[in-house]
Amino acid sequence: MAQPKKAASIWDVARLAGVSHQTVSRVVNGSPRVAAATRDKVLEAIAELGYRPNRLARSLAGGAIESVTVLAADTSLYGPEAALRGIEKAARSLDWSVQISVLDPADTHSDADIVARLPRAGEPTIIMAHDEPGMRAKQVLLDTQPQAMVAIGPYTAEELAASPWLVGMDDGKAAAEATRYLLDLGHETVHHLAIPTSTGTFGGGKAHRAEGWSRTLREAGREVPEAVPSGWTFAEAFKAVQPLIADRSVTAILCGNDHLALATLRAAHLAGREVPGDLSIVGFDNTPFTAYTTPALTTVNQDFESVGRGAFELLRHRVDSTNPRPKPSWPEPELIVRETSGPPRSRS
Amino acid sequence: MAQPKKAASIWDVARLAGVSHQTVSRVVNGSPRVAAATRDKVLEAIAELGYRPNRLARSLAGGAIESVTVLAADTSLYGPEAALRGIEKAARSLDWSVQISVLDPADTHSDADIVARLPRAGEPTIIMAHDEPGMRAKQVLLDTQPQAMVAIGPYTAEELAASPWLVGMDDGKAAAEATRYLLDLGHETVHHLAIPTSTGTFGGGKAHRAEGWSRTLREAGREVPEAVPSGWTFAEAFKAVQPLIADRSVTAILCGNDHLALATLRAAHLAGREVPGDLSIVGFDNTPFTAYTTPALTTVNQDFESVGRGAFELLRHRVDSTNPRPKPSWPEPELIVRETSGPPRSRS
DNA sequence: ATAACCAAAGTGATCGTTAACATCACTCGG
DNA sequence: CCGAGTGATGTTAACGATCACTTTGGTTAT
Repeated sequence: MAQPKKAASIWDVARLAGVSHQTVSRVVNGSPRVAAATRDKVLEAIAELGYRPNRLARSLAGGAIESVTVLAADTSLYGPEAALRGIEKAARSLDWSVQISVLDPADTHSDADIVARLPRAGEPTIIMAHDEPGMRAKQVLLDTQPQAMVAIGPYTAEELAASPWLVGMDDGKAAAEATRYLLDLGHETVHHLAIPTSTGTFGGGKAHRAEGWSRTLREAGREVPEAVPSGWTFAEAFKAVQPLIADRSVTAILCGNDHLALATLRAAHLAGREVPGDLSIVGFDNTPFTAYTTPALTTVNQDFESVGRGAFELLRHRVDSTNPRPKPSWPEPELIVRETSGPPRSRS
Repeated sequence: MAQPKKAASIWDVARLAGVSHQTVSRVVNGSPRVAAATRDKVLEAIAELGYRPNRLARSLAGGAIESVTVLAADTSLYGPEAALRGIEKAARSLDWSVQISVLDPADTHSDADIVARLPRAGEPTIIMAHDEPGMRAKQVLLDTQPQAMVAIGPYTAEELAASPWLVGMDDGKAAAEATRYLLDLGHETVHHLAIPTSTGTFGGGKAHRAEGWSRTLREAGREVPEAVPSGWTFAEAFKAVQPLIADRSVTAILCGNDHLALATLRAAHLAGREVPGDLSIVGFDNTPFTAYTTPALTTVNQDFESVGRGAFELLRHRVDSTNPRPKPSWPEPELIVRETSGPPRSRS
């Protein structure tokens, strides 16, 4: 019925069931110290009134927090989007609520500004720290309320093991694998179109994808070309990649993510360079569209949803250490070979 | 400072400033009935303690709600993602918080289950009602708490004007425009690969994209082919579109969204049909990747972020009618002609 | 001079819930 | 038959804020 009548409170239930409000609370929270008959009476009253506990009051009264705030800068990328989905699913299955707050790099955020996004001080928070605004937010929260924070981002296995507040995949290793694959195909060297966070050191983080790439080249005794820095958007990538496309000696490009790879593919096509004949392109993340481009993109699959779930579990552990600390156990990154990679055309 | 000390409350501020907690409340809420000197003392104390009002306590005490819950089934599509961003921006600028809850069609949701997602009864809610789970949630909430709900989805101008809780774009009109464009290019008729909500009537909603398409064909006196139903994923679309690709008499396909269009493009390529020579393909939504596929997709641009903003404004009006009712005033859908559309090859 | 008025600040109730403690009726061992 | 222990409830006090009153002085009108 569409009546905007006020929601029933624990007192209404208590009155109807003929018990004290505290007894209702016990029933709702599954305390064992309630007689079966009383419990039934209460449950009946709850059903009749359609009573649902008020989350706000519950946490106000010192109960569990049961709410996570996710801070993210760019939810249009597949990675953050999938991780958010993972967090939400994990959270919902435990009846936590998820708040989201988008960090707009356009706003000039003071540090206080970032903290102010949390609905309450000390609010449990997960940060998508794969880009500059995210890294910055991570740092701010790390200084302010470290115990209630978890960051998701690209880190090496050692970093992940050392930091009790990090969750992520080993991007360096994945990049190494992709680079290795291209070298094995016979490419002299591999060039790299890098996402912003990979070009420098942000918030103390290292350039993991770029690092794995250059390390592999070095280990193979190859020349390590300068990484080409790109922005996050298709347009920026398209512009940034032009020199690599124009340079006929470039036979393989490892791209920092699939958006950059698609822009590279487009640029190659417009410049008349055949893919993978003239040029091999490998992306990163296995964004859904990659399987349906023409040619279909070779890329590295990442199980972001698992990472999101892992982040949530870790957060629960950190907020309340009676919860088990999850071991980082999502699937390893996996190279998916499709149609944009192949051996270089032999120079005859 | 990494001290996990408890957050300051209004009482702590009051004690430090040497006033009552109510006076602090007045300062915080900008009441004019406070002496300048007192206000300064309080502000100083606030700054010193780093005090931030507790949202939970605030809304518990009967203050404004200042929180929206967004219900969405699929946040991986560009439309919902962009709309969510619009909502979040609008909400944050007014200091509201945004909760998100993903409707997983895999879970069998009872109606009560949907209501239970709201953190409190009567919680202001925005529903992304462009797909089946969304439509269903819309219906459930419409029956339960209509006054605190707004739905975003595809509706005709008349529907939008008639329903005080609807926000959306005129998909039918946009589809008509795209169809008209293809006919004007010289195509005999236009086929339609339809998103799930367009194939039937869901929750009382009509099949707007399909409807605009068929109406235009009818008005032009053309044969109206059966619309081909597809699922939301690339894989489903790829499979569903095969008969259209195989049929050489098909020269133009209007796709229900850009994902379907990309899958169609891929299928056409694999079948050796040239685009746009043999086949014109038009998508829907102007998802960012569409400008960078090869060939680049012709599509219909939609300003989802504005729609999201509009939904939030409308919600504010409905929750508290002293807020102005926003007029639906986002930009009209706009056809973006790129490379997948052209005149049919003349049959000589 | 006194009532009336007003701005500024304080007091106490309230929101819905949980935590801590108090109470009460039994049962049981000695 | 008494005191201790226990299981099932009730009572009271937070939690952090707002709201509706009340109090306190100082002006102003009569």
